[in-house]
Amino acid sequence: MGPHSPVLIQVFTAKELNTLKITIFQAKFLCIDTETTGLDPFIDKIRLLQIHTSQGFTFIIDLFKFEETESLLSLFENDKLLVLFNAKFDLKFLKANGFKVSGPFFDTMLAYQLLKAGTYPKGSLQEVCFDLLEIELDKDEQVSDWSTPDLTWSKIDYAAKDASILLPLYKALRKRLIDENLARVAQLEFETLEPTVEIELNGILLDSEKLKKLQIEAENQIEKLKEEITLELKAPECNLNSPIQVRKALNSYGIEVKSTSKDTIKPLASNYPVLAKLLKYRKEFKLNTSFLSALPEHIHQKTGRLHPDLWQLGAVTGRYSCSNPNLQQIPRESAVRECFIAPPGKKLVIADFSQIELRVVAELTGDEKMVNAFQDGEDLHSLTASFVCQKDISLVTTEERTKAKAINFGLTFGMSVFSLKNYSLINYGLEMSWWQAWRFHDRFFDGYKRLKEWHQAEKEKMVSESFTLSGRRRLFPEEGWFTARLNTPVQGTAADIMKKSLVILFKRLKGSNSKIVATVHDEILVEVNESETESVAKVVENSMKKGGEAYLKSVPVEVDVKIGRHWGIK
DNA sequence: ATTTCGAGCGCG
DNA sequence: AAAGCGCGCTCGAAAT
Repeated sequence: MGPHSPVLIQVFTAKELNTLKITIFQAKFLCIDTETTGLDPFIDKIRLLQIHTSQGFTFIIDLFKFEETESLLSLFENDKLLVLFNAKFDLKFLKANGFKVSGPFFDTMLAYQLLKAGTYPKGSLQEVCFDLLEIELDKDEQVSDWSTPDLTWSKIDYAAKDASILLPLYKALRKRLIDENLARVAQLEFETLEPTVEIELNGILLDSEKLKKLQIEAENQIEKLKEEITLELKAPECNLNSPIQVRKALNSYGIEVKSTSKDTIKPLASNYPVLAKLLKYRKEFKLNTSFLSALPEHIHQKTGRLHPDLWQLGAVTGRYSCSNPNLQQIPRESAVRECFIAPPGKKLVIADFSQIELRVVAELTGDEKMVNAFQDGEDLHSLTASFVCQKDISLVTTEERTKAKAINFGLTFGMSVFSLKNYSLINYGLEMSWWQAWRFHDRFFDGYKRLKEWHQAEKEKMVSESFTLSGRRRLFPEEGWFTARLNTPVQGTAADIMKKSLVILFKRLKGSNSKIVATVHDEILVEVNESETESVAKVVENSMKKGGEAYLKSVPVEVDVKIGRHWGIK
């Protein structure tokens, strides 16, 4: 037994439960962990609930033995700080089982990821404990069978340790977050936990029949294209999904290409119909394998809905990542998005920020022209067009605006003149000389003076870190990384804004029938009772504006709101 | 036989 | 003067 040998109390009786309640009442904070029989909160069961209190007591409740679950549900219905590791996992199980858990939270995993953002791949509990406390943690029992009638002492001991280790971890992380000025962004992440958990539990409904029809259509088309292409190339055995085989076939056909990538093929497609067909084939194949036939596999057997995994700090910039399935890459073409629906009697409120990243750029750089344009409700792409075409904004044509829009983004984030030249050709068939590309580039930056200064400043920076407006930090492994340095605070601040918006919205919707069912970078989907759509739409819009205004002080925030039976609504 | 890797491509 | 950024999924090919 080490110096911290904790007092371990197994809760079996009403008397022991009472002791637990009194201890909780007197505690400053609680460290919590659960052991479950699996990973699915709708199917698997919580076996153990471990509570390590700030006084140093560890309580263990075997939920298979302790029958009066009802009396436990309000255990955390107080304002005690709850300390966890990967809180989302435990919170999903606790909420799915009726526990009232609303925080405040301190997630040691998120805290560690904030500290290490940009440097570390993941950070399991073992790694974090070793890194911060120099303690070797044994995790063998984690994947063992937690459904046996009686639990071995080894298991009990392991479970107790998992909870008690959170206490020194919390203290170490808390200090480092404060010392490294990351307490504010940590607070944001911790507040975002509950909305994130709810989104995962809510899930979203899929129209399987419609999806099936689309899938059959796609499969037919893929077959047809495959036949036509291999026939034309005189390569019946060629696997069109193999870049190597396709390249060989194209070469024998007389098209000399070094790569079969889209960027290589697209400029040649107008001369070779077979290349246009190949691009079409790839698009349909991707559509079918990645979405049409894959999505139904993720429908939950119990809820009948999709419950994608959201990772709060999945991206180094602070954005969410999403998987199983990745809702963030569902094709925009409405046919697919139309398959994401609201159940009978409900509708979807779909709200997205308008040009949020460019607004963040305006705020960060303080570029007068950009800020003024947004303040006056002017169109930024037309403004850009007016610079590069050297004409008054009122005289800019639709075509000029479209072209400006295409490159606004690229140049803002450090696209090279070389790429500008290529990009215009590939995506707009816009033949551009070196001289024209340079002139385009120069006029753009002459128009946006502070943007130019920002680029110069970032280019010269030797420091190995970058910050967003919430104080979120990304560490860079070395100097350089010019374009990443430009992008990170912008993408990251947009993520700050989204998370703040979710927190505000979640609070306002709490207790209502409306449910947040998805979020995609700058977009929020809410499932709402039909009769309440108009009022809830206002709440969503207002919450997102408030979220934006928390960080953008000189640039207005705009939100577009749509209401429909499905996600494909225009 | 099984795993890793890279190409390619969907999204914001 | 051959990198605009950030992801996850699927496939074939290479590596084990």
